Amino acid sequence: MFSKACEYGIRASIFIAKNSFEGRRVSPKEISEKINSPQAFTAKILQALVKNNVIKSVKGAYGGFEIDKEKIAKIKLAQIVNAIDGDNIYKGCGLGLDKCDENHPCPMHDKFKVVRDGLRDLLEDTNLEELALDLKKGSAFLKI
Amino acid sequence: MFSKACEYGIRASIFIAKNSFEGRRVSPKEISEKINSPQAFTAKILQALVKNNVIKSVKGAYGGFEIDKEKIAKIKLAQIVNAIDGDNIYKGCGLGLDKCDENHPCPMHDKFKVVRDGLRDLLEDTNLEELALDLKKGSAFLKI
DNA sequence: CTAAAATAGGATAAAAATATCCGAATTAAA
DNA sequence: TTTAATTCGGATATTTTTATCCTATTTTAG
Ligand code: FES
Ligand code: FES
Repeated sequence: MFSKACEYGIRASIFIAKNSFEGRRVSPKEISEKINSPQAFTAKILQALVKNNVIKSVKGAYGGFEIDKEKIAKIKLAQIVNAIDGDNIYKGCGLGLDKCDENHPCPMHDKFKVVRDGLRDLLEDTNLEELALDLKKGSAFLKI
Repeated sequence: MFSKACEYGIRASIFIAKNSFEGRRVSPKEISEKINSPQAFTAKILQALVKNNVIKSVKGAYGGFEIDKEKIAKIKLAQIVNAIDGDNIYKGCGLGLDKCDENHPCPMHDKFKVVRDGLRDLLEDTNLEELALDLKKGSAFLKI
């Protein structure tokens, strides 16, 4: 469904959000350990998320990654997915036609659109806060 | 969403189904032209579909690919997707955890499951006949 | 039997995704 | 001001996906 990079990116964002709630900055090392992802590769993805204003980085000693507390509830999954995988997964044609067009649909269009629009709603309506809260409560997990 | 190989595989299967309805066998060359896909690559995918009993090949002069008419309505999209991409896309965890487990869910689980199960239903309930019919009627297309 | 028309399948190439490594730049504390 | 702890960014490596090419094998028509 999503690329590995995107999966890591979402998991990392949720982990950072949870820790920012608690006032903690986190390092790529800790992130990759806690979400079970390759460290250097994850670091690249974090850089991309910084550029896309999803997370914030603080350089130098005592630095790390964080998200402004007020922003956590405003960041939608779609923003993260879009920054890493683009929007084709929740906007494009399921059979790979150049674009999904009501007037020139693929044979899967009618049925696929329902599923894909459900995914789009999920991504556009779900914010980092609710996900991070599940993590904090212990009712959801980011690895194993 | 799906891999290129899978997109080509589904489009090719629909095209073959439509032609088998009309009693025509088709070549990889014609298939790739009509679904707008690279010929040699598509041929490999067709071979995989033959091995997985989705389509039938007839070797030698006057050969080509076809699907038994009685089988067309019985072949589900899930069978094609499974043969090429596996079932992770419609059974696996959206955040890439090793498996989707109610008792150890990722933070996206509750919402993602709804979408993913919708996709699973689509794939398991949709058969080649309905798709091929849309193509025949001219109400759906396989390229551009 | 031969020739022509097909699919099958192995070898290879190119591109993209995934992953690692290392030095440069930045920053806070001592 | 020095040092240690960091992120940043470029270079490189590996693996997977996508794609091409060429030969072998099969099969029918003549
Ligand atoms: S045209 Fe294929 S999903 Fe809309
Ligand atoms: S555990 Fe992630 S979707 Fe179910």
